[in-house]
Amino acid sequence: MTTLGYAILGLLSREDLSGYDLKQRMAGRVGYFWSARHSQIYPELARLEDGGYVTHSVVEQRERPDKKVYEITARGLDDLKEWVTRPPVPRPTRDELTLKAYSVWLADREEATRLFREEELRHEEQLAHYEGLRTWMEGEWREDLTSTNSPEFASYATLRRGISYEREYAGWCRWMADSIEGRGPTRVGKE
Amino acid sequence: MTTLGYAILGLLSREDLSGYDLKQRMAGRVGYFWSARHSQIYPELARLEDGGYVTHSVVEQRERPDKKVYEITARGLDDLKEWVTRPPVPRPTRDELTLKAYSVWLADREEATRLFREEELRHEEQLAHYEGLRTWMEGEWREDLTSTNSPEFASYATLRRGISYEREYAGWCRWMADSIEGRGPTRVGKE
DNA sequence: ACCCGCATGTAAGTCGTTACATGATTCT
DNA sequence: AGAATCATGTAACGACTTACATGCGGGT
Repeated sequence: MTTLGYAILGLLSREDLSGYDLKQRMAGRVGYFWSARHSQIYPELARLEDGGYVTHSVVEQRERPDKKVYEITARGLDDLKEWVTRPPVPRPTRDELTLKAYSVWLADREEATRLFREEELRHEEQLAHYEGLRTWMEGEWREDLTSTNSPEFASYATLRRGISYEREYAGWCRWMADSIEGRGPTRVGKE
Repeated sequence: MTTLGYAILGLLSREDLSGYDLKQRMAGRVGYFWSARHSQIYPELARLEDGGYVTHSVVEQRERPDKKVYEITARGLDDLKEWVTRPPVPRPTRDELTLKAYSVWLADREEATRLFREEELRHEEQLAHYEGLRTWMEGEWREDLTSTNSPEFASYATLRRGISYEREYAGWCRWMADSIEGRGPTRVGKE
């Protein structure tokens, strides 16, 4: 079973979905740190059905094309549960911007500053978006977030990761831009 | 030109290296956020030479097999410089552990706690290793780190990214483990 | 008439991993 | 004699991206 397979099962464990629905949820990286195109999703759904992890039923719609709605099976759910707590094999982190930083000593000062300022902005925007979601969740789901065995908690947990990831990234970009610009890094909090 | 090509050029811009040397430097993720196996490096070197970005000379060694030592060309250096400040196309972040968090509501409490504790430890160990390097660099390279156009600064910059990345990741894992365990997250600093 | 959203697929190509393959020299 | 390090490659496979392909219905 591939990681994509588990990503799909993770979504289907919450609600029944069509391939198209899955595509929508995996387009943005909101909610979970994985993504896939429809060209990868459809064949994977076929494989999951082959293995008995999901089943589908055709739903006829008026004024819309028919769709195949997938449902997770008991076997799929068992496999998913087992996978959740299995330690992931550590995979090498690849980050092109950090790789660029490794050769930044060759670059033009101004152009390099611009690059890291732009990236800082990108991550701060993403952060602001996530913070908005967080506020909403903490208000709307106050009850659900008290128990860690609710899907709401799990969604909140991945969002927390998104927030700390973006904050960290934006902070590093700011430090880079400040350093290259020559102002000396602006200190915000400790490190 | 692939990102791996630029990773190789980035190393060759600092010193002449053989394919084997490159393999060593790209094995661990220390110093830069990219990695590759030798099976990918050798063909890439051939392509780079084909494109005129590098040249090689055979160095005969006593008591060791001969080796091909690669050198970056003027053209290779120009291309590398241009690439450094070109904004990277944003690629989707894939993180299996965060994906697991999305389905953690299905998991056994104890097993899930153990998973995130273990991962917290992994990242804290990596962090400690990086912090050691940082102390060494700040002592040894005090002079060089004042100018951002030194390779030492660039190495230091990627190390800073490594440090903040690992700290962020470890912190999130701790929050996860604490939350699932039921103690309620331990507050360390703000956030 | 044309584009957009819904809906589902296949094909070709790239990037990366694992495995296969060889050969020299040094250390135990 | 066998394992470990140095040194360089190729082959097979899997994951992911981009492009190709089709068709309905609704809005402009």
